Amino acid sequence: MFTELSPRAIRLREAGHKLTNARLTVLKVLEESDGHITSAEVLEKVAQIDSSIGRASVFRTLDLFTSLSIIRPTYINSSVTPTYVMMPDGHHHHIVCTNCNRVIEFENCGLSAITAELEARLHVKLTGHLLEFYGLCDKCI
Amino acid sequence: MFTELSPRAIRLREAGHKLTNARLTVLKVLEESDGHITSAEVLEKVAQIDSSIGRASVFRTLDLFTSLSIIRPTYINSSVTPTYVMMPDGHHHHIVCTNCNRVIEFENCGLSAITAELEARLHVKLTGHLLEFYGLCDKCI
DNA sequence: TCTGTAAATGATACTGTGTATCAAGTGGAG
DNA sequence: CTCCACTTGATACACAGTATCATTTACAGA
Repeated sequence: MFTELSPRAIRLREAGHKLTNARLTVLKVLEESDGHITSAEVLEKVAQIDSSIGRASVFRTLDLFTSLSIIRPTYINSSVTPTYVMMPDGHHHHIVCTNCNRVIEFENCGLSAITAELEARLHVKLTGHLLEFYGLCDKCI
Repeated sequence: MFTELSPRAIRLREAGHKLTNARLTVLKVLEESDGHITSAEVLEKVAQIDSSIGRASVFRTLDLFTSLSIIRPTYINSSVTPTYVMMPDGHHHHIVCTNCNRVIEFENCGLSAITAELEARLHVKLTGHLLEFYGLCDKCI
């Protein structure tokens, strides 16, 4: 049913997880999103593709992807419902306007040096990071 | 009832918000926490100090503090219930172990250069940031 | 290709976090 | 001291996310 596997699907299998229809569908929805998507939106789009996939499996899959650093839940505006961001190459960076909640993405975080320093000093193995800046966007300044 | 005002309380008043008993109590609980606290823990500790403070006010206050960048909600382990981190001087950094969910804090993020660069290039005004690393801690490696 | 089995699923009912509402209360400017 | 917009507490509610478990399925090994 899925003719080709995305690199993330292969990564999933190599981590010892089965490539089920539910997981591949959630992955497809995430990859086709703009990179910022709520669980409600994932549920809705998954149901459009295959209504037989249950709620629980979608949430289980989001948790699994989070533990694999494929996505990361974060807060954009309200206290409820996280927004999931894709972590291409294990990292993600954006600016959140604290007035209008607009999200501005950017590249080049320049964190590779500090990553290496932390790994050496704290004896940890870092696989990804999320960097969020807060402030006022150009329209709210 | 509160003999002295913390710098954050003064910041709150200067932003045009009233210094009510509910807000000062939530602030006190947050400042006495280790910097990582869930909404359930805030509710519990607030109730211990003053059981007349309502649930809704606690959540309203957490939202208010978030909009002021005094705290920032983030997800440590599950999809439910964010953990609130204090943002001293407007920033916070930690490492989350994706296996055991332990949180390791560290200083010196070295982000002042990129902050200035982003402000100049994108015409934004940045007031704070949250940097999360994900990976395996020394015990799970 | 077939089979066995542990992993994963879908359905359902449930838990509990966070919210809407609104009458009553209060901080703080003047 | 007074006034009033802001804030509160109580209550009932909505609904996101979870526990449970019988059923199904991916895929390793034969």
